[in-house]
Amino acid sequence: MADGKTTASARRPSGQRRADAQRSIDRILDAGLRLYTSRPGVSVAEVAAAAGVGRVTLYGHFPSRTELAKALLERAFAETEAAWREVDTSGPADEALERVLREQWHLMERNRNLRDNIIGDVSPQWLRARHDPILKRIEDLITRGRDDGAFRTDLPLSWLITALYSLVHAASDEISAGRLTTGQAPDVLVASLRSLYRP
Amino acid sequence: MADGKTTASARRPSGQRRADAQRSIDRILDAGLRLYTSRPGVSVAEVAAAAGVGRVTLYGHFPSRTELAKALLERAFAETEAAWREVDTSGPADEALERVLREQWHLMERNRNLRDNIIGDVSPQWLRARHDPILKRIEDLITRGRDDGAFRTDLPLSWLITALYSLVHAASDEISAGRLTTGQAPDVLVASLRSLYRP
DNA sequence: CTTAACTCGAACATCGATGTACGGGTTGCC
DNA sequence: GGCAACCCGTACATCGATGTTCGAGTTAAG
Repeated sequence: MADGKTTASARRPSGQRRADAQRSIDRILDAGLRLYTSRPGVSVAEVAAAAGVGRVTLYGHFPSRTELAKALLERAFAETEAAWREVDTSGPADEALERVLREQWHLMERNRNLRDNIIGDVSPQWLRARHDPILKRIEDLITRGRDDGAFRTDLPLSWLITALYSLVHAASDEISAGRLTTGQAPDVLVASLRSLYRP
Repeated sequence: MADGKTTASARRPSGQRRADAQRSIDRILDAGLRLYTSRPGVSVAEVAAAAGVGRVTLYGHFPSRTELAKALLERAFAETEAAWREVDTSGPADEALERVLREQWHLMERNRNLRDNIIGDVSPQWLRARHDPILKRIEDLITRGRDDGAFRTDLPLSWLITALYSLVHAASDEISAGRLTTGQAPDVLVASLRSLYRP
């Protein structure tokens, strides 16, 4: 409830978590990510089993299904934020956007699937609050490109962002369906967005 | 099981259905469409209530949740097929594609949402079998455009189709989110696809 | 008008998922 | 070595959804 930090799991008085407890948490989170990114409607029991952990143990760390989902998302968002900090967004906006796409498109793909399949397990408000800062970085980049004349201005800014996410998602699906390889995907994606964004 | 025709509902010996029964079926289908297109995870009880019909009555016509879902999809597919037959797909492929989009994009939007929210209620094989013929029409049109030089050939055909569906879906979401009006949507969509498909 | 089709609500059986409680065994940590 | 933290399986209570059954009332259609 009032943990201050992220989500759950009562620590011990020392303030530290024991090593085996941390290992369990990691395994649960890993298994949870694997399951949630592959399909919707995952049950807590399934996650526990896939993590090689008792169901009760899982509940010991994550008091409810919702808290587990939140922890999963929190971790993914942190990863994405970290990846953003490592990519060079200076220079012409179109080239910067291409760098962003190439460097972290697979990350976006994974998180997008996660986001889709986890909807309904967390409140929309919570999701929005955590997702908006990430969205904003892309928005800023595209806005800069429009001011510089690198990107078209005849379509709404919100549409350009949505189209980007939509195509990233689509590319991810195409890989799952075997109609696109991991190697082709970034090229196809970049070529498509170039055409779509050019004035 | 072996109905021969579509799904369920034992008719009377005369082979005809009574008028009030048909009315119930229609109301159930209407309510089901309304619910399923608005969100996933709809329950049979909800559909019955929204249709103003007893839950038992619903089960009398659709023996299971799956059969109801199939009937809903069947009806949507039939509508789409009918709409295809009424649009002129002759002439230059790019203009034909634009006509298709403008005339039935809202239909595609509705069916797309239905398709998304109903996944898991019918077997993937069944869905594929019914959806492929519709997909094929678009595929043929795009193929023709590529042969004529109207559409680009540097990206896989499957990707062009996926991108189209993806953007239609995205446009539908944007309307739900209030970031696009029903009036703007077709224009935005057509402009985007023109850019994306041009060689 | 008469019959068969249709509708309804209430009740029941089943199932799977969520979350909690108990009690006995391991294992990290000082 | 000893304590507390941690793990485990089992069992239990609850909840919501799915289908089915029963019996009685209503309504279309010949």
